[in-house]
Amino acid sequence: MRPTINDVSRLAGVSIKTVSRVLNNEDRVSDATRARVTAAFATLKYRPNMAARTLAGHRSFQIALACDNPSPYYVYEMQSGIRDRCLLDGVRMVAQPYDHDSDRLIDDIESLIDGSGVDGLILTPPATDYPEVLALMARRKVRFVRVSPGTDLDLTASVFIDNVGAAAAMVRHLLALGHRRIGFITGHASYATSAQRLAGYRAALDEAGIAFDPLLVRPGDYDFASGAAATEALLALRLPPTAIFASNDDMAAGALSVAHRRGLSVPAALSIAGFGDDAIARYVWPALTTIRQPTRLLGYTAADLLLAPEFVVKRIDVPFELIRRESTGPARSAG
Amino acid sequence: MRPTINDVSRLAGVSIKTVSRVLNNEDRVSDATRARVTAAFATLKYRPNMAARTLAGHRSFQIALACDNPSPYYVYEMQSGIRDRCLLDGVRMVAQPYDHDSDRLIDDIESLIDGSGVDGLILTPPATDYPEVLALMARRKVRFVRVSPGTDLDLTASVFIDNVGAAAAMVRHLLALGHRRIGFITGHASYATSAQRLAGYRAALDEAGIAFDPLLVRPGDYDFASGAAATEALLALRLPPTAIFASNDDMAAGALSVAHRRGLSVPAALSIAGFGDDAIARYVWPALTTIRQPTRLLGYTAADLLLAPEFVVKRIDVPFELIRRESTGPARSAG
DNA sequence: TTGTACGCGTTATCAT
DNA sequence: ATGATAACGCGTACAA
Repeated sequence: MRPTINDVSRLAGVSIKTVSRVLNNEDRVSDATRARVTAAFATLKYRPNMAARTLAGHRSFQIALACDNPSPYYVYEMQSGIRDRCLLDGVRMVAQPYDHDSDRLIDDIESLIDGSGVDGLILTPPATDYPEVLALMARRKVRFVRVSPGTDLDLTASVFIDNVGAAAAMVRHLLALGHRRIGFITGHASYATSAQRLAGYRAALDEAGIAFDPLLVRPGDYDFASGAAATEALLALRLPPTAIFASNDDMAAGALSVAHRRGLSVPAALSIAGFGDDAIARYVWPALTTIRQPTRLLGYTAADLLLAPEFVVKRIDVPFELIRRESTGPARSAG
Repeated sequence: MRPTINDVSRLAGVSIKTVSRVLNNEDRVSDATRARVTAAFATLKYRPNMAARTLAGHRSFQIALACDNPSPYYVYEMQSGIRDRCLLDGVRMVAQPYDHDSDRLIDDIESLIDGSGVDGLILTPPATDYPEVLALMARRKVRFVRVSPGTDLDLTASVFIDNVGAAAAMVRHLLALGHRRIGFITGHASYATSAQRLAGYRAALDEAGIAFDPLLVRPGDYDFASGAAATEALLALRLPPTAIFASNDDMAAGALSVAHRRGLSVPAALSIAGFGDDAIARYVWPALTTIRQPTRLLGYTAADLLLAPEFVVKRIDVPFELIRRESTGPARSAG
């Protein structure tokens, strides 16, 4: 049988309450007793029963990551960062993928709260901006942190990068390479980051005194296929762009595949820039210019906020990083 | 307050035991009572307290996926398949990444069993073949299913594809394209699949009467960088291969990046074949020939075995698929 | 077919 | 600083 607190208390010659105190790092325990109990833990290889702790203590030592799924890499990096942080506090992270246009979204999240009895929740877009979700969290009084929220930044604790600034930096980089016609592939309309990145694109063009051309902006939805389709459309223009900025790495990969199929030597003929966690870009094309969105750090920091003993509403702005790889200016029209 | 069984029993006018019976789909309940209880569930929006069920019933309605991490895509696909299957039974999947050369591996798994009190476990390579892990499972009497085990296939329930056959099919494909010098990048030595895939490669060469050349085999460890390094080495040979078969998609991506950096027009000058879940290949290079290892299906099937009420030792062989895309024979020496 | 009473392992209350 | 005892919500012999 697995040892219980009772077994430990008998071995250490104290009451179960004292054992519980040691287990929970409470104060009022003499050093001598604490030592005896700790020793008993070790000799019995005691491991607390989580179900019992949860039932009696109204806490589960679990937090959840509710994550939508445009890019497996994004999810992976986010999960890793959060899990690493949780490990430090002996908390388990449970991953809860969700589908942003599922009509069971609210139900899924509520059943997560009840089912796992999680102590807190980390939300990624676009659920971060759904009023029903925010209402649910308020109603259930669950601690939560939002990653890259698009609205009401001050409403709750949240973590984000400067999407506008990052996109502008990327466009400035392309401009510095000599590009004047820069295509832009947007993200999914449900994501606030899509609009933010587009705003950065426009801001940088304005700075440079380049007129905004709506034809150069094509809709995408953060996946490979939409990136490829948007690229086809851009390259079919009468005056095609010499560079394309895709709003995330997955779509940049799609753009590259099209460029390649068409025999365009990238990046000589076409600069393609991605905006993501750099993981996919690493696989796809060493010469790709990328804004590194530090997904893992975002995850880590979100967990940090959530696990803080004094859980207060805070905003954390995580710095982004512009990664320039070898790439050249426009060589010829990319049509 | 959240409603409890007590509240439900009061509303339905029955005892808590009867409510419990309905909750657990037990037999001896009259249809009328069952209906009343079900109605009470609905009006109260009752959700069972998992901690209490676990504590009293000695089951957690959770299974774990212990997964090592050569390729994020593999992990992602595996998780998705298992989660889909679990949903059907109202079971939660908890993901437990592990590091195959961590010395805390056994401890991690045991704390998973104790901590989450999981009802079952799905193991992926290489822990599937670690004697200490198998001993632990036996000692703790935990249900488990192995994915792609390399040894003792009959020891436990397990799910796999025919790695030898798949690798041979791939090589036959490359041979049919006219290739005679085919490079091979192995997987990590800890994984049994590495040896199996190499065996398939050799078998196909034997069939074709082509002598095995050890120089054409380079070690890799299932990640992008090692695939790139191995490719550099292969292309530096006095007689370089005209085709390269990488033991998974991540390494194939690495191979492609090197070919590209060298200005080789793939696949005109060099055929590169991958062996994986096809996800990375889709991103990297549409013309890549790939063995589709149906990872999601593997996961789904593994969960199927684990969740079956009558849990018996079974082996399930999942079919693989050879995906041929447009690709040409060797055009010139790829050096 | 249905109900009663106890136990699961821990935390919390209120003593001492 | 420490201990006795009552919750926590549900499953399960056992009884009816």
